[in-house]
Amino acid sequence: MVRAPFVDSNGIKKGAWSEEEDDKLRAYIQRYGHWNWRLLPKYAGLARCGKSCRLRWVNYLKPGLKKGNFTKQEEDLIIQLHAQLGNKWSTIAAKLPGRTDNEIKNFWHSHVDKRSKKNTPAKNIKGQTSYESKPSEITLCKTTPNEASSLDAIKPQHSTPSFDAYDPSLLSTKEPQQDCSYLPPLPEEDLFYSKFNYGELSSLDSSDYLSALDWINANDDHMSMSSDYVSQPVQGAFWADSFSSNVSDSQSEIIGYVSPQEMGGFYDPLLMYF
DNA sequence: AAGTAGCTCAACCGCGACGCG
DNA sequence: GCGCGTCGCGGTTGAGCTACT
Repeated sequence: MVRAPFVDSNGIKKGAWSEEEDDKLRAYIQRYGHWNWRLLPKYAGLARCGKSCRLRWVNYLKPGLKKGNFTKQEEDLIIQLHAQLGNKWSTIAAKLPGRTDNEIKNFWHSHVDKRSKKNTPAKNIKGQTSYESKPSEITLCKTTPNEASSLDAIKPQHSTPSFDAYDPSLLSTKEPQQDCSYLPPLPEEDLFYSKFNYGELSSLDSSDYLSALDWINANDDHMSMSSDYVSQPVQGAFWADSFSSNVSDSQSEIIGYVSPQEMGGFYDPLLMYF
């Protein structure tokens, strides 16, 4: 149902994502965050543009996303919010935990829009009215601070660095353990990366950095989760071995791509900030 | 059974907003 | 204020699936 994969004139792969690409992107972001979408594919070993990576993460790979039909309550809420906000899909999506703007937009165009024109009951793909949960089972569009913050955990605000990938609770509710075989082991000091993305790091001074390390020391349980998550035994340098060994073939075809070997056999994105 | 029209949804594209030097 | 780079949003596309003829 998606475009067939192909490589454009710049060596950038487009079209449907493979499982391997998904794994690479998921593993990279869960470990390092999306500190820079444009550069991320290079470091993650993906022959994709940053935009494509972002879209794939936001709409498909991000933890906490719902899949499947919209409930009647969700549908009603979408209709209500659309009446208030118009085509502000991202704003509407922020009120529907686990739903993406793209999903809501598609839903609107394929279901609600047509139904409003025809004024007929909503039908799902199978031609059945979509009721998946009792009204009491779902509470949406609340605006108390606590609830807002819980929504924020799913849909980070534009102006704040994204921490969602590091939330241990989200990690703990992730889908069945994906294959992280290409994920390199974390040196102890790398645990820092798992909690603080580079957007944040860029604004840290040295005292903040030490505070961050203090935070890590004070949250050993979370860190141990990260360690469990990345359970591969130490076999070599992170950037030189694990990612590059899996992606060297595809990367070698990317124009402008600089391999870890060319960078001296080691990639440390933090070097750009410290 | 074969052909076709309609539908779905992942992915792409273009543009505006924003931040930074 | 200006230019540049990056991000996110909204509109659009198109391949695969399903229903209909």
